[in-house]
Amino acid sequence: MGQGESHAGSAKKGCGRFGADGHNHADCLSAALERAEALCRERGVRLTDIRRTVLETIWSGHRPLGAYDILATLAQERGVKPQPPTVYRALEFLQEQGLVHRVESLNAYIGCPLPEERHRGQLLLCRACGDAAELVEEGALEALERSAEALGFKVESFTVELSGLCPSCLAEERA
Amino acid sequence: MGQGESHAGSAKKGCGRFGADGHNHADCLSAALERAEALCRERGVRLTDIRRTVLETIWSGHRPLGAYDILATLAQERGVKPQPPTVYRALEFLQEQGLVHRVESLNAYIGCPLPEERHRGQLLLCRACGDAAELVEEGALEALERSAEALGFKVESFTVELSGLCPSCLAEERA
DNA sequence: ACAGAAAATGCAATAGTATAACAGTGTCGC
DNA sequence: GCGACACTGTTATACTATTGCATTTTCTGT
Repeated sequence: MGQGESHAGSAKKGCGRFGADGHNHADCLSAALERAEALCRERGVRLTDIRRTVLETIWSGHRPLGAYDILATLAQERGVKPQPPTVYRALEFLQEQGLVHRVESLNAYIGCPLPEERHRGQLLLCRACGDAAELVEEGALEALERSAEALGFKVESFTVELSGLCPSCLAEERA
Repeated sequence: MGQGESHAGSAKKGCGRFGADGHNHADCLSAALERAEALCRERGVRLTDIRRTVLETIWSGHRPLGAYDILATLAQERGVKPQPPTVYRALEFLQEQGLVHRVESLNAYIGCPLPEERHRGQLLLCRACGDAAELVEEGALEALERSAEALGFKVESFTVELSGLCPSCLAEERA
């Protein structure tokens, strides 16, 4: 998984969104699928049936799904129940293409809102509703990288996951 | 797990160390155990036999260990083989006391070098030798937190794990 | 169109990680 | 001592992920 690619000091601030922000999710989903199609065509890799279906399942919401959740959904949609390797292989492909991220702290998978740029994603995970959003804060990553280098450590990949409350759950909690 | 506690803008730079830096690990280990004893006494919680043994096993090196690795070690040291819940319960206690961290990206556990301060640890994980060290870079965390807040997200806990090469493996790779 | 190579999928078994539920034992304050 | 509580033992099971091999599909060059 390449990481580098000229990230300058740009500190873009948000990206991705929580489910409960009132957006039209059908559009959100179809846009994600279209981008995936385009990207795969461009890269000369195959977004097969299974892979598309898995991606679609993941994008059915903004909440990370476990591999076996995906498996169960597939079992309903298609007649027969696929085996675990089927799903894991599709997930592997989707991760390689930057279309989904694995959420380490949840053993789950979520769609990436900006697969075009090879980026290093930071996730915001709501402990109440389970939704997730992606953050892009290059400045912080660079600071971490510099600190690591000061210790002689060469960073190759980042896992940054922040758990807490999303805007709507925070509002609810205060009510 | 409380997190807050006045972290001001202090950006301490290192903490914890890799195994291959030539330190005397026996001292390192016994110091960790003494600190744990002291801390538990002070807090009025019980560092029982099992808990101490698990902690000792974890501190036998600077490489994160899986729960079943710990289990296997315990099986050798004590006559009988404990069951998984025994180890998981000890790990739960040790995490609550801040004596060990769970490494999400490895499903493993590692001793915390500064359990006295309730801190938010950032881990450096060497993909070659498996060793880990802890980093403390409050500045980066604060930047992340501010970005998250700008999206209306309230951060409660951080998972920051950087994978790459530790100083000695980096040197070796270049040789 | 066809053979051969490569990629993708199907399938069975198994490895690795973690928890639930309940019974028994030890510890502490009274 | 006795009751309350924390800790540990034990069994079973849930959840997550991979290995290895057979089969099918797709692609490439001719």
